[in-house]
Amino acid sequence: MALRLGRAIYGHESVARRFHDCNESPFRLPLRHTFPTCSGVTDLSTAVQDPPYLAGLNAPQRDAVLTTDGPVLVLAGAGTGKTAALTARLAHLLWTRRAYPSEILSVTFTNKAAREMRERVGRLVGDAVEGMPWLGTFHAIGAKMLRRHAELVGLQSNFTILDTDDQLRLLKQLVIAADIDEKRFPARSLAGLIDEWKNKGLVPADVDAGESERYANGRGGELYQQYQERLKAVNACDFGDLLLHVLTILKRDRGVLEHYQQRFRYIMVDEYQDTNSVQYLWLRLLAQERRNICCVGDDDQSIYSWRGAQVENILKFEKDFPGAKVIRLEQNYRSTPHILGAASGVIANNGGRLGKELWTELDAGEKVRVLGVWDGPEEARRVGEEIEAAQRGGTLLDDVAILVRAQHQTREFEDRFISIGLPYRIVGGFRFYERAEIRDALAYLRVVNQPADDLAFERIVNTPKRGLGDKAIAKLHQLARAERVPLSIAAARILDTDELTPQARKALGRFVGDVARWRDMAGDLPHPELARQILDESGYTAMYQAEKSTEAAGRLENLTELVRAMEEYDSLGAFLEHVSLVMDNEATRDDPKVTIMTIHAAKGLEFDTVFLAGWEEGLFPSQRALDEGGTRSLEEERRLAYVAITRARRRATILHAANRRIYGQWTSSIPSRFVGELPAHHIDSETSMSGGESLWRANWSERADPFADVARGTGRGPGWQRAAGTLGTKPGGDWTSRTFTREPARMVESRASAVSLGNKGRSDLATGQRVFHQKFGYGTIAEIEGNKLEIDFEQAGRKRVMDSFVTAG
DNA sequence: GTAAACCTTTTTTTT
DNA sequence: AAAGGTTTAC
Repeated sequence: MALRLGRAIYGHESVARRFHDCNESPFRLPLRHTFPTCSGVTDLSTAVQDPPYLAGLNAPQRDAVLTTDGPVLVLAGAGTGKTAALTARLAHLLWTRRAYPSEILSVTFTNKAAREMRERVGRLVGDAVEGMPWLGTFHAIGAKMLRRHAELVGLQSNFTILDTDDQLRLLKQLVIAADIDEKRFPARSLAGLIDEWKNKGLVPADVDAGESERYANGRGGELYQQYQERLKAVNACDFGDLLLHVLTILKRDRGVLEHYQQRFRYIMVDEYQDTNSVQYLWLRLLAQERRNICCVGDDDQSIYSWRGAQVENILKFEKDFPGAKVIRLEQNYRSTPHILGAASGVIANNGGRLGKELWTELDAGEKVRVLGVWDGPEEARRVGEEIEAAQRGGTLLDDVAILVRAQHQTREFEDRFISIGLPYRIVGGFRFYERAEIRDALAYLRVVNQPADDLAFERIVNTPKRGLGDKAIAKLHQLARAERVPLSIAAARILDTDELTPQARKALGRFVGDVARWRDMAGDLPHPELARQILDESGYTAMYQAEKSTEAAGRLENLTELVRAMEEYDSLGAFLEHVSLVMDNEATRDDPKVTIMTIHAAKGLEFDTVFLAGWEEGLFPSQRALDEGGTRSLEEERRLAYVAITRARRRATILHAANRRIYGQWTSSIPSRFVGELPAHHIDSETSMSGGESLWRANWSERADPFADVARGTGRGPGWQRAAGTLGTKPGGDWTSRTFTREPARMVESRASAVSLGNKGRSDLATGQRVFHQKFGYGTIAEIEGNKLEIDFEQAGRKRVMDSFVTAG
């Protein structure tokens, strides 16, 4: 069907191509309204002949698709067929020739969403989708616009897009140059601040004294200014600039603004609840003229406020665009009533919602299971067992996901799944392009591609080791700054001086010569071949070849993979653009695997069977949210819980562990408050510890605020000290052993404090005591500092060891 | 200039 | 516990 539709519109592929390429098509107007049944009618449910893209849509969805003109806000709850409606709408605009593919601006937040949209539209309209240059993430579209108008903000169009790593290195240099104590005012926090400003749409001049005060006693604004100047000097910009620069251009240059206002006949925005201020301002400018803007979102799924997202944007849409039509999608096609009920029960605890009633026609299905386990490893073990059982029952691994709050939780599962041989895939986390070897290789390419890229130059000038150390680099910097030229130019010039030691000069000379040669080669060599040669001639590959570890072998493999990935792009520039924006090596879909990922990464996805791990106070909701953001961020955590539950189609299992290792310390924790918010009739509770209904629940109901007492989930605060104090600890320190899990006798003891046991301390140790250590043998305790011991070993001398590694001897 | 030892910090979440 | 940064030893 897809093919036929594509042909029907464009007749021939080459014709379609021509359309995409021309900026202003002369045919536009006469071609419109070719399908009178579709225009101006808002409800086609009774129409005799539906266009194919309307098949299977419900009434509000159709409404969303067919209301093409004027501002539209679609409030789409989880699993209500939002993407289906959005893609159908796109297809409709194309089908009825209201716009050419190149005249529709369609923005998403994640690359994943953009990719999916492209695929689904492709299925509906065929090849026409290839002519949709303006379908992508905010950042990708921003980059595209910025490359066209770079000179308006003092950049060249081949500017480099810096990632957070480069950004931080640059800032660090500035902070040090400004003689600011980096210990007291970390560059990291400056980076965060600048990011925040950029998300708000503030250029350095907009940063007032009060804002500026937030870093280094009021020097924040000054450093922001310097940072922007540095970026310009190295012809680079960061993520925030992709949007902020474009906004600046649109505000400053009427011609450019009008061009885009004319060009984008229709604008569609996915996940509108996650737009931040720059994005909002940007959209509003572009949509102002034609007002054909359709935003789709769900205030209950707003989970990016830490990135500057303003849920308010969705709440004030009607004010921004008077006369806006609001459409609600409330029929859920994804989850069973129990899952939906559980999710609704949790989210109902939030205030200030727009409010939606989700309903479904599906059968009740299984209740949501709540599983209490002893500790992290047991959690992973249980999930592994459950998955294997489900597998025997016919569930495919691709239909199973484990969702976690924070990236580090994935490790526990990874360890377990490796040992039982369960195939898994971790989404996000250490991404391909973030690996050191890949970043090094890319730095080489960047230096060749863009001579002004000082950050890339610095990264590789002494990698592999060429004997160019701090001193040589400092001299280089000095010269570069004095002559106001990029490092690569300064490098060539410094060779004519006697600034450097003869050795250094020789090494640098070779490097400079190499780079020059590579730049020459760039013209006539296909870029993957160029990359191969660079890696070879620079000695980079040799560096890892010399190292005979399995790790090095893996790195070499990654480099090969990198070169292979390059083949799919037309030019080196296109490839580098892809890398900086996508940071994702297209998922190699192969064997079925369980997916492990963060809840954030799971937004917009769905799975048959979902495990939600680590629902404990301090972990989820996260400690940081509890400490810093007040109600606001607690509610965001709750929305996160809502998103998590609603990923499940048929089966959802929520887990919480009584003990977990945090920063290498065993810490006990209580179940998340969100567990308590799950409506009882939608869940089945079970605990692997003795006593059926878990202890916390009994204890909880007796108190007004069960959390008031539990200082911090992390076990550092007075809460655990108090608990540990009243409780005492077990000699031998086997609190964490697995056999302990089902042993009732000790559970009684834990009931005494019920809420928090704290980490195990050692009451059996004292200074002067003789102890035994596995590795160091016998020794005498010289000092005790928390759980760390200073011990004079008879053989090994004085060492600091953790108390858990010694036994009284 | 480099490598090894030692200390400190870290854990949200993403483009 | 692990990674990162810093100091120290060669």
